Amino acid sequence: MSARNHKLSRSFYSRPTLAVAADLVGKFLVYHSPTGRLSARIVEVEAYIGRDDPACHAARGMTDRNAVMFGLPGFAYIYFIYGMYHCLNFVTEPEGSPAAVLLRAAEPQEGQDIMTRLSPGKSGDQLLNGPGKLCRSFGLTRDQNGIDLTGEEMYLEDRAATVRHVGRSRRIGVKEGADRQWRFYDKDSRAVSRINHL
DNA sequence: TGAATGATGCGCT
DNA sequence: GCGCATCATTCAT
Repeated sequence: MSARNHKLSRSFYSRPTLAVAADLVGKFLVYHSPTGRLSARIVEVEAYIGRDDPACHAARGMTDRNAVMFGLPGFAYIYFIYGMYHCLNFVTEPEGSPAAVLLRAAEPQEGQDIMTRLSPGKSGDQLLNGPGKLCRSFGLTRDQNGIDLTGEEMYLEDRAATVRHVGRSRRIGVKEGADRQWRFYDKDSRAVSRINHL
């Protein structure tokens, strides 16, 4: 592994969730899917932090669904929502401290042909500009829930790509806890899910 | 350009 | 039953 292509370690995810979320903008997601290697540059994320965050799935205790969030950091938490979509999260903070960062949007890099096959009619910046679309274009379902992000199947990379301006706003689609400015995004990317969101 | 809405299934009260 | 960390489509402004 070169210094310029560095896989993020468990210690990266083990930190406070807001720090992890801010640092994730500009990092690269790599997934060795059954049909080929996919990668994308992260441009939008949201933090969901523990029992005191009413919008966090862990707010009302551990269940079968959210158990991964209560475990070690650096694992993928994937859930099913609205009867037809999935959302991908990265578990943060030490074991027993349930928190995660939701991956909301990214810019396609490798494997765009595969992504288009999974999301017919979409291409370029339209493939990954939303949490549901991102999982669809990557072929991610609950079958991939609990993947260790320090392994080989799926991981994040720091490729030393620069992000000029990281914007911050309220989270999208949440009712309770909407006042918290826990969404981070690349102001210069055209792949963010919403451009003007307070 | 933004608001409203239907699709669709699962987890929780 | 109800609500949901969504999306595409439709309709209004």
